Amino acid sequence: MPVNHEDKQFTLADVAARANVSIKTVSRVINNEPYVGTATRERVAQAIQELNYHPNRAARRLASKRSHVIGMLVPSIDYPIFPMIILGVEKVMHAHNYEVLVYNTEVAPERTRKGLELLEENQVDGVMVFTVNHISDDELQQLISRQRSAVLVNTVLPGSDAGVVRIDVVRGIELLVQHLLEAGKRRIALLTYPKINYSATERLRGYKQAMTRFDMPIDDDLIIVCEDSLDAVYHIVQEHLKNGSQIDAFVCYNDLMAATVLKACLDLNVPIPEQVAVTGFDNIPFTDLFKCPLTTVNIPWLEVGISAAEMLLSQISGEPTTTELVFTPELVVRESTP
Amino acid sequence: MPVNHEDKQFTLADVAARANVSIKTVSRVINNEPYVGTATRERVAQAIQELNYHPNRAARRLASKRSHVIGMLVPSIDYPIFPMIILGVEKVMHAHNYEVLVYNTEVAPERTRKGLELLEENQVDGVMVFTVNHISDDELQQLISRQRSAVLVNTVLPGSDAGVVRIDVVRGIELLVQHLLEAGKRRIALLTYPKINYSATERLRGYKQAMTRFDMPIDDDLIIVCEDSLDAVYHIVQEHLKNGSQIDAFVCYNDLMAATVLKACLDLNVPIPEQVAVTGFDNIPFTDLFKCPLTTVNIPWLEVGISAAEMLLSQISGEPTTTELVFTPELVVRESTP
DNA sequence: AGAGTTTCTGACAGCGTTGTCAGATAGTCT
DNA sequence: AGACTATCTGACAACGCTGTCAGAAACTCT
Repeated sequence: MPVNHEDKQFTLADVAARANVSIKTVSRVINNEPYVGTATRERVAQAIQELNYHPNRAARRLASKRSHVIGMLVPSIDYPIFPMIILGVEKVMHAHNYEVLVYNTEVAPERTRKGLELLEENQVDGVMVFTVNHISDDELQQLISRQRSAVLVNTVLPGSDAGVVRIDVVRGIELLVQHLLEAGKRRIALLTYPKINYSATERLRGYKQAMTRFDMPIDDDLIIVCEDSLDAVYHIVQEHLKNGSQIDAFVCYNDLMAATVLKACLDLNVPIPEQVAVTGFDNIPFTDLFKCPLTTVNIPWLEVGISAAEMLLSQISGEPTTTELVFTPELVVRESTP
Repeated sequence: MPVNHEDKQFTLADVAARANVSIKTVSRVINNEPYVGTATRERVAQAIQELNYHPNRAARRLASKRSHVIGMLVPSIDYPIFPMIILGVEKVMHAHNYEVLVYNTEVAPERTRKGLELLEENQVDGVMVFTVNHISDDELQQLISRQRSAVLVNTVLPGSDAGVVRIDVVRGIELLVQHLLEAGKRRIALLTYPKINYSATERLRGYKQAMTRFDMPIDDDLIIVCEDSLDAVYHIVQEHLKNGSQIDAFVCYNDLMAATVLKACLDLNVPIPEQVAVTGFDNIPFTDLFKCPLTTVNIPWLEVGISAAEMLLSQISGEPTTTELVFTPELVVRESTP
């Protein structure tokens, strides 16, 4: 049973009638436009108060072509970095009287397409798109180009005029590999997912680059591409451990994967970090409280959200704007590495 | 710089012209209404395809008075249970062609008011409101009554016709206290926040009820109300430990607080669970991986979201509906208790 | 005082849909 | 055949706002 039936929504006309002015004058007051006498303005303001009038956004959108809404396409809201980023974005957007519509794609390409379509139908003034999977550059470009403005986070799209905010993933992985090498580890494995996106390719690139720089051979057996499920991660790690593999360090795709690797090791009583070291990526909350506190890289996610939001806002307002912003990860050493 | 300027948004009129029918017929096809000949229907469908037409939601909302959007007012998106609930809600809503607008209140009452106002301006078909702080029942009732329909989660509002989905917090705390008593703990403290809401009052009620049931005295010194900040939690716990308090168990407000308590204990080398036991509430991810895996109660958050969404949908469609749904927590014993 | 300028106000036409109603066409029954 | 009903289609008025433009009032300048 609906809650409300009683007090109808008042309209500009109602307010206008009560204040004895035209609807346009009321509209002026509401939008803080000039050219309204102070007396009139006050009379209108009071009428608005008395009726507890709220503008109808749908009508506004229809008439003005601007929605004052931006959309965010996030791959998985249940991975903690996204709530942090959302927090940053909301902070900026709400301060500028914008609303934020969040779409969760669950990393599925068809959900990405659907999400962008829905955002388009909502006439959002701009979109923020995070790491996208299994969508070609061409298609992404085409999807993006239908939007009024766009900022990509952790995705690069050559030749697009969309803004980009990204993490220097290569540098992050380098930091971790270097740290492991300095700690004496020699058989360092990269554990990653078969995703076709910036995050995955850059991790691989960072790994290879670091190994090369430090004169280590690149052994393909040490590049482990694991099905995108934590169960799979758990099993693949245990298999390697049981089969007496020589791996002495796992550089993981992210902290969530690293947590699972930790679990797999601890369940087999493999001493960490002595026999096997483990590193994560992202520095999500609680990793410091783990049974074996996780060595990882930190990224200021809140600031990432804030910057992306500001970039999007200046795109929307047509200001000239930096088109690329790069955040550099920072090594956080804890007990999962020597 | 905006991305898009090129291809304009097509309208019903464009499609109608191309298919040689009236706009109303196109509208019928789009909304799957009857009374359109199969031949016409096909011609229209093709025109829609060719133009890649997308309906304008603002116009639709304005004309139909239904937005097909629901709003969620969550207190803090960065606490992991909320992403889980959102996931459940989105799942149901997207399946029914509804969109979900999420507002983050940061537990501030003025943000709650602002959020509901914004949702109202967006003509949402319904709202889902989570634990609200420092807003009187009367005001909440008034805020809610302006919405077309509403479901409250973990908030009770006597006399309201809004639906309610809630957790049996009292039972949850009872389970924890009982478990601690059976494990031999005698000086069991309740550590809670000075919030004025369902979550806080029910925790207190559960604690008192359990203590009474098991013939334990209720010592006011054991009811510790701590300022709402993790720093404050950390310090208050360490003070108690250093001052040689007799507390041998902390029943915490939630898992996040419990994690902080664990940290405070471990940093002082207080043996857990031997000297002090710690329990949480919510069973958020990773608590099982903690240095000292957390005893807590589990609640099926995804299902909570799903149920709340279904309840809201049936309210919106005017079906008769259950007005209250209660989820019972389930004890999860780990190593932070004996 | 008259002309020009600035400030204020309102009529009215969209914006792109849906809802109402009436008209046209085809099918069925006596 | 005539009267119904069922099926299909379209004109046109909302919906509640903003944008455009024109007119009235007040102020400034010569």
